[in-house]
Amino acid sequence: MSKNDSISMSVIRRLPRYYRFLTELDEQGIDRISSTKLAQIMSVTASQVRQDLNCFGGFGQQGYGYSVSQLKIEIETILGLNNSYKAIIIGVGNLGNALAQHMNFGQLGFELVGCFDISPEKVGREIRGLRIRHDSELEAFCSEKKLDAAFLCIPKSAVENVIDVLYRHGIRSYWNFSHFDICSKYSDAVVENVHLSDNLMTLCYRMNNSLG
Amino acid sequence: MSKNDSISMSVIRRLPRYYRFLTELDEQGIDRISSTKLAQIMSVTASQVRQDLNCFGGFGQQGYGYSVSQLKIEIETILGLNNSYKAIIIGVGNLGNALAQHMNFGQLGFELVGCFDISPEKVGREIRGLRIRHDSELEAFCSEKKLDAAFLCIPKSAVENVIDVLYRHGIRSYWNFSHFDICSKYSDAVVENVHLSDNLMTLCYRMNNSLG
DNA sequence: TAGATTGTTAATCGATTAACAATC
DNA sequence: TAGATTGTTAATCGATTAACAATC
Repeated sequence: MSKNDSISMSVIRRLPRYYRFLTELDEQGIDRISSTKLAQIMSVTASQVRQDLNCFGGFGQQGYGYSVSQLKIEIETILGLNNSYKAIIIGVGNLGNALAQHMNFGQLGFELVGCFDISPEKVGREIRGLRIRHDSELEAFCSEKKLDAAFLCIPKSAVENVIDVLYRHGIRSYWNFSHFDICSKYSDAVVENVHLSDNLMTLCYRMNNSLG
Repeated sequence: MSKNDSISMSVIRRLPRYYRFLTELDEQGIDRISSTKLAQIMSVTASQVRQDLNCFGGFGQQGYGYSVSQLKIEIETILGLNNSYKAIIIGVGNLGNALAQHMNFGQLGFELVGCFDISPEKVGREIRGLRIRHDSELEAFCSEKKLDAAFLCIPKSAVENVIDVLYRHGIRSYWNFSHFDICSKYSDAVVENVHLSDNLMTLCYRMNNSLG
C-alpha cells in the first residue's frame, strides 16, 4: 500500500497549480523555498502546502524547506507529465481547432495523434501537421493505433455515438467539452469536464452578488 | 438580510448544472419532479438538492415536489441570466475566436460588445458582426462604453498591462484563460479562471492512477 | 548549538448526508 | 384522509488549519 493511495480530488486538483508556481520559481533561478513562503505566493496556508505535499512523500527538509527544482520534478512525476498518452481530438470546429493549436500536449502528458471531423470541407486539411480525418475512419484508426484518450469538441447530441465507438475500442479517458454526461453511461470512464457556459454563468452570478 | 447571503461557492458552482438538467426536463415537457428523482438523474443525493435549493427559497411543495418550469426560471433569476453585462474579448487568437463563435453570451447573462487584438492582420476583420479593434483603441472604447466584464484570451505576459487599463476604467469582472493571477493584484476583482492545461494535467494524473 | 522549518497529529471548520416533523 | 415529499435540524464526514515535537 503506497502512500499515494486515495488522494482526495481536492488535493489532486491543486497539484497543477503547485507545478506552475514551482516552474516559475525555478525559472527565476530560486533554489529553495519554505512552505510559508510558497503559501504566501500562492495565497494559501502553509499547513495546506505541507499537508498536500506529504500525501506523496516527505520532499522537504527540516530547517531548510524544499528544493524548488527537485520538488518541481517530483510533482511532474506525480502528475505523470512524462507520459505520452496517445490522444485524438473529435471535432475541429472553433474550439477543437483552438485546442489543437494552443495546447502544449507534450508537456502535459499527451501526444496528439489524430483529428476527426464530419465536415467535408475540413477533412483533408492539416492541423498541427495532422491530416483531419473523417469520422468514418474513426473505427479503423482506433483499431490500428492504441489510443489512450479522446478530447471531445463536438455538440452534446453527437457525443453518444462517438464515445460508444471509442469505449468499445478500450478508450476510457475523456476530456469533455460537451454537456453529455459520460460517467452516467460509462461509470468506469475517467472524465474531465470543461463546461465553459457553466463558468460564465457562475461569473454572472458572482457579478450580481458582488457588492459595489 | 435576505436568504441568499453568503452562499458557499460549492453551492454556487452547482447552480448551472441544476439549470442545465431542468432545462432539459422542461424541453422534454416534464412538469414536476421530486428531489429524489432529480438527484437520481444528476447523480447526487436528494438531501443535497433540497439543501442547495433551500439556500435561495422554498421552491417546492410538500407532497408534490418541484415545478420544473418554475424552478428553472427561479435558478435563471438567481444566476442572473437575464442580465446583459457588456463584455469584451481581449485576444482573438484561436481561443478567443472560438469563444466568440461558440458561446451563446445572450443566454448566459452577457452581451459581447467588442473584440481586441494586437495583430495587424486581425484588426479590421469581423467576428460575430464585430470589427476587431486594435489594443490601442481599448482605452477610448472603455471610456465610451460602460463595460462590465472582460474575457482574457491573451498570453500571461500580456495580461498585466491590459487589466491595468481595464481596472482603471472600472472593470472588475474577468473570465481569465491565462495563468496570470489577477486576484493577487486586484483583490476586489471577480475572477473566473479557466486553466485548460491544469485540467489536462489532472486528467493525466487520473489516468496514471486509475486501475486497469 | 540555536534557529528554522518540516512532518504529523489534533482541533476546527465547513460541507454533505440522514432523519423526521411539517404539510400539501 | 393517507401518501408523498418538502424544509430543516441534527449527525456525519471530510477538508482545512493550528500546533508542536522531531530534526536538519
